[in-house]
Amino acid sequence: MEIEQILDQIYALPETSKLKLQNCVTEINYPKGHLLLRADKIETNIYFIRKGIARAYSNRDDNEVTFWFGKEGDTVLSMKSYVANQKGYEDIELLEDCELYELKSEKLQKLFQEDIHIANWGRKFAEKELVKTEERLISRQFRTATERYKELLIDYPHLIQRVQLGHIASYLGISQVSLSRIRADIK
Amino acid sequence: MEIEQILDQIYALPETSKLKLQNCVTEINYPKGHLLLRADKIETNIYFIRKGIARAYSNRDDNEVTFWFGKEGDTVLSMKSYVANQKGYEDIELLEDCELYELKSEKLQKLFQEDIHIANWGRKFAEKELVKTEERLISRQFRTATERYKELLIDYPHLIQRVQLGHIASYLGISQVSLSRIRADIK
DNA sequence: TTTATTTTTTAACAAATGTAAAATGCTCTC
DNA sequence: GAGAGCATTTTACATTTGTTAAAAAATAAA
Repeated sequence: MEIEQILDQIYALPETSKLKLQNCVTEINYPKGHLLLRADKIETNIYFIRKGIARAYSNRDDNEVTFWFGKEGDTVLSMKSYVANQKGYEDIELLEDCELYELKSEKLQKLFQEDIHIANWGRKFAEKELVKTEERLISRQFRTATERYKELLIDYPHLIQRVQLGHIASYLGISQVSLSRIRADIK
Repeated sequence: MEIEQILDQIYALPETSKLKLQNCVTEINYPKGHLLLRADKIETNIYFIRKGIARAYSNRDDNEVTFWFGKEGDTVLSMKSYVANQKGYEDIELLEDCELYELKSEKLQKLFQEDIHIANWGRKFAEKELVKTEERLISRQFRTATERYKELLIDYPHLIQRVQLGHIASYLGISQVSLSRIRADIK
């Protein structure tokens, strides 16, 4: 997906504003395994995945807990860094070679003060992230691990082949043995 | 807390913008038990709790699951309604007599188009809700029910006396019997 | 205060989940 | 294609959690 379309989908902008916003974006590629965002740094930029998949994880008593997967079209950011200029929770690792758009926050913040359309774009951006994050919370609160595993299979059909089951198990909040049992049951 | 302070804390506004925004707000009181937001309706307004406590819950196979508590100073809204004009997940019930500020979304949306400062206020509002929602997700993903119960005791010290333990158990994602065991262990 | 009603805790058992270790399957290299 | 190195599944067992029902405690009503 092209950057213009991604930005437009968040909030339609008049031509001049659109150009100003696109000026904050650069294309960038990284190889599989690259750490795009690091939990120990303040990461204020926003990325959009043009191609590839990624995961966010956090270290909890010497083992990793995965709590997000991202695929083509998804947004990558450290919310706490972007919003509050503080360290976030996540390391974000690319699970395969990725093509990304990088939106520089510094430039963006300036535009928020200058251009009402871009300010509203930023508002809509945050609002849409808010709804997505709520959906993640609802999924965690209301659905069983089995339901969430099936959900994952549907939403990310290619993920299973590329991600270790240990990561998926931690995402679901269960042990890898339990996930194996779920997989055996589903068949 | 006064409304001026609540609004200012989200994002500082110049005087004229502040007055315009305050014009969208009215004070309103409701008794204990009142349903402030309903899951079967589109609820676009935003409320701020001036005094009292509330909870959000959803009906899941004929029993209620609580997934949010709100206290003095907290924001009440249906994210999906406010952002996407769709029905949300939650019924929101007042757990005691409440004094609220009601921010009318219809008026607010107009101001977003007219006043860049208010557009940025709306951006910051969504961003702060985003960080709060992420924090709820992180808490659910990383912490045990026991840890989250202790967290709740600290963050909402008066809640326990006013909320049935069944609601708290569903909030923690465990049965009421398990919560009783946790409470017995902690002593 | 006594009674009735609701809420919380406890008990007993069944079911689900975790842990550790062994077995199986898969991939890659030589 | 044999073997090394991982990833995944399976097994066996211990622990935790849920369910149901009953007892105890707390709250409200008479």
